[in-house]
Amino acid sequence: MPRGRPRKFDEEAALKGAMLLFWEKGLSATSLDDLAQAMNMNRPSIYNAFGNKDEIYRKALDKFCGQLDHGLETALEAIPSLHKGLEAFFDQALEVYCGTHPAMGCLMICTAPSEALSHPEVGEDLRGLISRLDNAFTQRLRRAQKEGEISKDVQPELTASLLQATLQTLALRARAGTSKQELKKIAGYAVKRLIE
Amino acid sequence: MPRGRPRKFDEEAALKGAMLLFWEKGLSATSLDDLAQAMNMNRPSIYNAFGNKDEIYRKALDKFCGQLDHGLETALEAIPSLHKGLEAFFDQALEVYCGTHPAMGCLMICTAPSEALSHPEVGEDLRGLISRLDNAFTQRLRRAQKEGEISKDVQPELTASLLQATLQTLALRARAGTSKQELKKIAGYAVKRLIE
DNA sequence: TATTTTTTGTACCTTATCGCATAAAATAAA
DNA sequence: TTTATTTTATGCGATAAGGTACAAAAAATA
Repeated sequence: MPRGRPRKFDEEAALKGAMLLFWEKGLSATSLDDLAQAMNMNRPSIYNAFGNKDEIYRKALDKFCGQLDHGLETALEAIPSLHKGLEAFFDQALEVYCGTHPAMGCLMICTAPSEALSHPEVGEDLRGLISRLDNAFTQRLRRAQKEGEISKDVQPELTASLLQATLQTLALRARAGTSKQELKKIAGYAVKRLIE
Repeated sequence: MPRGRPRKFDEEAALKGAMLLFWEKGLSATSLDDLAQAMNMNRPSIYNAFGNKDEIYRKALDKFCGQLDHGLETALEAIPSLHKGLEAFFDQALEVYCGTHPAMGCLMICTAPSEALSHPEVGEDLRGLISRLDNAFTQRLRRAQKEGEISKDVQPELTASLLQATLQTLALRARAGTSKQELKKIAGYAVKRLIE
């Protein structure tokens, strides 16, 4: 147990509040005052606990991506059938993308690209997520091929790219207001056509 | 010829400068001072000629989308073969997405989503582009089906969504630094797999 | 109880930002 | 030449932003 004055805030909850705000408004449009309110902290405490605005944003990105990574583990890896695994993964993603009112899509895909050029570290974060997803899809496709679930004609790397393209369009369209049912149809058709 | 003092700036060039700056930094991270420099105008003249920052941004979006619409006409509609037409369309898009250093992807897809919730008109612009592309792809696929170029098993609306997903991933990945050759492979594979 | 350690919260500083008021400048028409 | 019209360009003013100094507060330890 630490020595000094106890913290008034819950670090996890504060970061979640920051994440929600960045998710809605992006990095540049969010002020520290907004953040202070959303995190239930005052600015100096924020700075002391989490660093400056960019650092908080990147921590929020990290927290958000944890959800996606969790989906990769529990759905894509753990489910024996590739087909079912992909559908479960997209379902999980849609729960997140369409889980707020209004729907906000993906924090990374919908807010990081506009900052990626001005903030190289954010660009790195974006690249990191993209390549992790590409790799996860590719590995899973290779396994399915080895197990004979899908044709040898499927090219794992390129198919992985298109599966990620599907995930990205779900994220973007969710934020643009497309309904979850509509998006589910797109995801289902993608799985059907790309996995054959 | 108008009565008063002649304009110092070229309206078309000024808007192009604004577009480039918004393309790099997004709406919120761009200041009017940055814009004034990029447009070679002073702030009051900007305000007088183009309105406030949001309005300039939307005019830039509009100008940018004109390029995409042009690609739809010249490549997708004008080329007899759907397969070749799609490849030409994606090629044209990649020239734009990868045409700067560093590559900046698509102004709409990479910068509008983060503003879409705070600026409803921007959300409308985003929805507008998405549905125009969906419609254009769908119509073209229907025609190809009628002409017997592609199978009746292809579902035009859903395939259109996935073609647009491909375009979106090209935009996002270009901005994240993926090379044009790499992206060309993805586009080619998408056409091959989705059109069959 | 006294000391040490950590967080809090007020207040502040510097800089940036948006939008506009205003006068000078430059041209066409009267 | 005079008047009307339009743009330019300086610069104002109010506000918002990011970041930090500093003293008070709250707890553990000696």
